[in-house]
Parts: sequence; structure tokens; C-alpha cells
Amino acid sequence: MGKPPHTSYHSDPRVDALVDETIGRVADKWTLLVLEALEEAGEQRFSAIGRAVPGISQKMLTQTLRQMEREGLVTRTVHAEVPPRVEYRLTVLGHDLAEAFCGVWHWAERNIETIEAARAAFDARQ
Amino acid sequence: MGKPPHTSYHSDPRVDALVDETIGRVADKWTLLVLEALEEAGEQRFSAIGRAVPGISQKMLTQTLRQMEREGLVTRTVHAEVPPRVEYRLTVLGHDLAEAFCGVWHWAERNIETIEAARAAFDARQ
DNA sequence: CTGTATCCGAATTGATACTG
DNA sequence: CAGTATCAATTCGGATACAG
Repeated sequence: MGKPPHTSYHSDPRVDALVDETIGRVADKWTLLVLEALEEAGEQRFSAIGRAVPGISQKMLTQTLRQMEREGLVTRTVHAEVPPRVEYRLTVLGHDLAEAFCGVWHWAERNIETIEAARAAFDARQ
Repeated sequence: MGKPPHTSYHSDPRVDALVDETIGRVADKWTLLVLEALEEAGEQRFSAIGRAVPGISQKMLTQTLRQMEREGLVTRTVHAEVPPRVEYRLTVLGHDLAEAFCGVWHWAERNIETIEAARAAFDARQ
């Protein structure tokens, strides 16, 4: 395992492992949703992102944003005001990732009914 | 939240929720790796997939394949032989998803060094 | 070979309370 | 406002044993 066949111009297993690891860190639910929120609305502050991602807890939002910052997907800007204002913005890297994920979104949107039907059929069979 | 701006031809929040939920189920680590293994090598039996995804336990492989079958991503064919042979194959839906994820793989491959650098810089700063 | 069932520790997550 | 700290609950995942 390691890469789609049409993807690989190299075949260093260590690079494959890194790629898999990176995807593992980046492809979790909350990261995807935050990425989407930022892609959609541009630079935004902490609470606005929280509102844009219903269901996320404050803890998960903080944790996800820190992780994204660490991966280089977002920048974090603290404005020295009272009350504090912290703004998050996608980096070019983050924006590129959002675009890459677009394909997955399209897939989900296009196939939502097929998937629901498959699920219903499977459940009926069991 | 709900969709990238360039994606949405509708804006039914219930559809958005469904899409997000679907992505949540489909974007987990093992599903991605199994998807990749099947995309790369075509129809394969249980144990071959296990070998193609190093690190996965039998339990997780079974569980992941069941879930993928439920979502309509793979078909499961049992051959009435002794010993039993069970083959898994991507559906069109599954294949399309694999293609959609290709973009993410490309992104990770292209940017692996940028990401590593970002991480190192972040860690040095803390 | 391809599973299912069970146990158990580890890791995630949510809720709540508190702080600069 | 934008977090941090903590605890409880759930979930995840590996190991093992067993079955068709």
C-alpha cells in the first residue's frame, strides 16, 4: 500500500509512509469541516468558526486549529485588543488541500442518494 | 458550514448534514487505506487486502470492509469452496471515491516537505 | 481461509468549570 | 473573547480464543 498507481513517480516506502501518516492527520472529520468553513468564508475568528461548524465543542475546535496550524494549513493572528480577537486564515497549503477535498465533496453530494439506498438495502438484508 | 461555495447548487441544510455525515464515515484512516489497496490491485480476497494494508488487525479489516459494503463502496462475493474464498471489489461508487481522494494524495505527495517544515517550525516555536 | 465473540487497556471526545 | 484544565463517558483497537 502507499499510493494510487497513477500517482507514483517514485516508490520510496518511507515517503509512502509519510504520505499516509500526513493524510491520517489531515483527513479527520473536524479538520475537514473547519477547512471547509475557512474556505467558504475566508479569514475568521475563533467563535465564528465554531458557529460555522455546528456540533464541534470548544475543546475540539481549539485542538483542531492547533493541529492545522502545526501542519501549516492555517495561520493564527492575535490582535492585541480587549476583548482579544484571534483570526484564522487558510495558508496556500490549506487552500490547496481544500481544493483537493472538493473532489470528495462533489462525490458525496453527487452520490448521497446512492449511498443512502445502499445503506438501506444492506440494513434490510441483515 | 456544509459545502464549498463553488460546490453548492442547493443549500438544504439537511443535505449538508448528510454529506458531512457521509464524509465522516468514509474519511477514516482504514477505509482510505483499504480503498487504496483495492484501487491499486483490483478485486482481492480478504487476506490479500490484509497484507496490502500493513498494520491493520483482522478485526479492523472485517469491520472496515463491512462498513464499506454498507456504504456501497465494495461488493463482497463468497465462493462456495473449501477453504472459503471471499473476494472484495470496488463498486463504481467506490472507484469514484478513490479517484476523488487521488487529489488529496497528490496534494500530500506534492507538499510533504512543506508540511514537515511547517511542523518542525511550529514545534521549535513551542 | 474468513470470519465472530469477548476482554481490556488506550486514546478520543464532550461537558463543565475556570482564567487572562 | 479565546482559550486551558479536568473529569467522565464513550469509542477504538489489539490480542486472544473459537467456529463454519
